[in-house]
Amino acid sequence: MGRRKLEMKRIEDKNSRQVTFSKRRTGLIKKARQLSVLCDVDIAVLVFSAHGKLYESCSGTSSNSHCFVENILSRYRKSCIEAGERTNNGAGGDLEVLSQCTKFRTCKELLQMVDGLVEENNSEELSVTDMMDLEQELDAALVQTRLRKTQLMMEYISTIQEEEKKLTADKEELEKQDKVAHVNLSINM
Amino acid sequence: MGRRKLEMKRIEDKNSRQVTFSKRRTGLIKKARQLSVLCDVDIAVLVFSAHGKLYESCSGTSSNSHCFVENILSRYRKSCIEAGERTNNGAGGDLEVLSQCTKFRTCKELLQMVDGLVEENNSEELSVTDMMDLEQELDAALVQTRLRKTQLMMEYISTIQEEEKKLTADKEELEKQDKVAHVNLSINM
DNA sequence: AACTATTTATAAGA
DNA sequence: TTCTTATAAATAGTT
Repeated sequence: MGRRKLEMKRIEDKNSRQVTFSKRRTGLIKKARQLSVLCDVDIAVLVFSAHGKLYESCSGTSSNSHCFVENILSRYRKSCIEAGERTNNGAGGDLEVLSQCTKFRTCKELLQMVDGLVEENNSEELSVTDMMDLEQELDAALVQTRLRKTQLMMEYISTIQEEEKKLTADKEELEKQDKVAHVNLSINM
Repeated sequence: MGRRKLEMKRIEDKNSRQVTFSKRRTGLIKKARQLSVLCDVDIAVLVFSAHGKLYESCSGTSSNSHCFVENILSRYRKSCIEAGERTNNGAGGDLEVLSQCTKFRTCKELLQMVDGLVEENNSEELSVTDMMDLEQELDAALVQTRLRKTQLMMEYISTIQEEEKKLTADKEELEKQDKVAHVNLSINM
């Protein structure tokens, strides 16, 4: 937009790219705020620059943006779980990530992991550093759990699909026999 | 925009609001995609409608949007932790949420919670439902850990602020004494 | 969904 | 970086 129509591909000139990033990022956040106010909805916009990792969030005050985004994310997860229950859609996309999932295949292993982690700190109270470590471990465990869940769902889905295939085959077989019976019947008449 | 400049407040007419939501949501996602492509950055846009909970994500293909968003969120958390380490900014906004944090004040309690949860399932393999329950529990534990971390950080910050206050008072006291010494000196001359 | 009169956003240049 | 301006996009109200 502006003086010239811009081709929709990566801007190669580093300086131009930086300027455009700054301008458009501002515009995007502004648009998000407007949509949030006008339509009374909650929005989170997360932007990660290629090199560093800046982020921008939106909707709600800037002071509690962390809490707000966490809240949004919690709702995002719930809607993902619900969507997964309603349709089999999206399960396929996780395939490549599932290949990285090799740990925590059983309940016991998961327990041992958490157990070992917490045993390292025998003190009653944990320090900030401990909490941060625990946060990361729980985050990792959560990802593993989520991936295992997806894997199990996919297994169930393929089982169901096979059952369906068999049933269809059986049904067709029965229909064929039914036709033959009809033919036989007409001949006998 | 358009025929008339729109006041930046909630659109009261339900129908107009719905139409505007649809139009502007599409526009926002489009803008996000453009920014993502032009500047080679990763973006997630999450929109929750007031009544139901729709969401829109962006950047990357729609098939693995779940994975992509999880990845974005992981990076978001890391940047939050790092930002928290660099500055004390943002800690104040979490106050109201901290008041809800009453469980898991110690390491042992957290362990007992996870322990009890996993003991309920004695089987080696967990079912999808089990995994979903576990996911929610881990999610909750993660939130608690994060809140406790924030709380600890805030305690540290207030301790530091008090120390600083004392030091400033001491410094002022010393300067006062220094002045008096100077005055005494000049009189003696 | 389409159509436009307007308002916004923004690319390039200063 | 910030401002200016010509032009491209987005969109509010209408049909």
